[in-house]
Amino acid sequence: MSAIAIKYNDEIVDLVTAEERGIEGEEIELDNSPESLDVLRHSTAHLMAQAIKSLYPDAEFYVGPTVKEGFYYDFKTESEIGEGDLKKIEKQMLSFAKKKYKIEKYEISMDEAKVKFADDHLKLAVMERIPDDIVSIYKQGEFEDLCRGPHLPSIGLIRYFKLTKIAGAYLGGDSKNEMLTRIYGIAFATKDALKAHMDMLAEAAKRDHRKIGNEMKLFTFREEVGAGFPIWLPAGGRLRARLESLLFKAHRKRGYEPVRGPEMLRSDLWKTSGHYQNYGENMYFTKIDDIEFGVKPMNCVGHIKVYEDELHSYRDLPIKYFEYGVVHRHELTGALHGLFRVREFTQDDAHIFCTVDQIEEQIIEVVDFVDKIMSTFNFEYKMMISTKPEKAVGDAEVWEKSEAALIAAMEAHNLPYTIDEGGGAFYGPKIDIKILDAIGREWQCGTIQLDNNLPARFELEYNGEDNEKIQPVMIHRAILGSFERFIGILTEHYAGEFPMFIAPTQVAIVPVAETHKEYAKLLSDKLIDINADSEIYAKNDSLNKRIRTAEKTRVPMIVVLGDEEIENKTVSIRDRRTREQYTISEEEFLTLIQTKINEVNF
RNA sequence: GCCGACAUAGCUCAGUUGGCUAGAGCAGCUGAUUUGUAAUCAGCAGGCCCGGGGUUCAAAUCCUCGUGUCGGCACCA
Repeated sequence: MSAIAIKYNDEIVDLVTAEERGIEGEEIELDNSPESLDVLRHSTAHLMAQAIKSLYPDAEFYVGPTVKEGFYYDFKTESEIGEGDLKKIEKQMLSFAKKKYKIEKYEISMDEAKVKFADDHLKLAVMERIPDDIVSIYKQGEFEDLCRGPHLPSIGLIRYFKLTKIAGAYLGGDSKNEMLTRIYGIAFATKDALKAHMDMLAEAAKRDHRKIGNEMKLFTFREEVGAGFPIWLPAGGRLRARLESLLFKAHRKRGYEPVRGPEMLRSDLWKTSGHYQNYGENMYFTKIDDIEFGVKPMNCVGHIKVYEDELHSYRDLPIKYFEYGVVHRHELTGALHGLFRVREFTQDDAHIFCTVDQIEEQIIEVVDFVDKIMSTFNFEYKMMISTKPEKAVGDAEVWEKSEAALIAAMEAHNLPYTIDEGGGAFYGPKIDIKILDAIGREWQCGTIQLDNNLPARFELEYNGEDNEKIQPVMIHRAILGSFERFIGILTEHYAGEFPMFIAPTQVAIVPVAETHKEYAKLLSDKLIDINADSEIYAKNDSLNKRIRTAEKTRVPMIVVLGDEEIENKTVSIRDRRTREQYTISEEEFLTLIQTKINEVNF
């Protein structure tokens, strides 16, 4: 196989450019390496543009870069293009690829380029952003495009690709601008790699929590209830209750006190906190007796009111309040997505009030808490420090100090992190925890936010050693983020095959015949005594059918009870997780279930 | 919010260019059967075809305005 590009001083340079510049370097072949795929996908984007231009001659093109999941091209045409047209475009791409046009390159001045693309207002917009005087043009057959490359030597090399979705996208990523059509695609060097990718997408679709949530009857949404308001069904309710109770204990062990603030508070308080000014458009308000109330979008204000209920001494700090706080945020309709983005959700929220000196240890303690929970669910995770955003309250100095404190805590404990400039909350910088699920997707869940602003705005204080009034630091933190989102992620992570300790039902009991029902009930009661939920499948169906029905609920364990079991005081187990079948004594069985339920080390 | 697609029974889906009483499988109910590890058989019931408005002799089907869902964009305290 011959080279498609070279690597010159860490730069990927295509063959035409290398020849033009008279340089040599390590050869890059057409394979599935990241460098190679990047070139391939970029050229595939051009091939797609070529096909679109031939099918829709009025099309104007903006940019067509490669992204993590392939490539896209943004363009505009008067014709209506829908999902059904993707096949047509693919076909056209293949027919161009068969012609094996060489991809040629030449350079012209910016002024010449502006004349050349004078009738394409999108290309002109692209050129506005390029500072250079000379630009390069890539040409394949009749099609020419302004581009910096690198590209394949020929479009004949493009064989294994697929157009995946069509969508709208704002010009330049700015919602003030016009909207263009965007088509996404993916390309690989080999057929197998393309197939593996498509299989992976199918696997992700199978794990979709909305699909599994419906199948397992965990939760639902209803049009008449309103968009973004989840309804928890019994199975989901049981799962959630288990998670809540495990987490409750974990908080108590770490010295958190359960508290609870009201669902709505007077608007004046949201003005003090700054939420009214910064996020008012996303809050729900109501007016009663001429007093305006805002439904809480966060729990901090309630916890501040708890703090204010008594005077505090430096000896009391840190003070940690936690609450499974229900919050409402009016998300834009287009942002709603299953349990991942909803308008009402419950945060595992806590606020730590501490002294400046305690910041580091408190942050480390929370990070450790996060680690315990994430490892229990077999999640790997990354941490990211987010700094001051555009919309922010408080002065620059406070911000700098807070950001420095977060970085210092991470550095002091050699914890790896990255920085997200401008990603902080409006009242303080934060550490975000991003978890990686079973199929390698990233999710943002927990967050640790350092806040000097709300304590100042609410004039919080404690008495210091010399009886002076000192302002405490407030740390906002959530580990799961919200129960909704986290359960959605868990569902996809486990593909609905939840571990025993959070599964909606621990055991399905299938009595062989009518006469065994009584024993099944006795066993079910014993399971309740060890905090395990079970369900008896005693309907008038065949044994096979009932086992099938039980399997379809994804219950971790099925036990079959018949004459043999009753006689020997045993249970016949069908373990869905290990796919094994075996018989053990009833006593051993109960111990086994108990062990599996306690397999948690929060 | 923006671009595009979609909405038929509890669930998953059929339903031709507008034209008979809107169909199927699963789930549900009633019987028969009493089962040893992934679907026993038969019968019954189940629908304001998302909601308003309109076009038409005639609308699940066409138009329009909502609502909701999906794919992205933008947003995410």
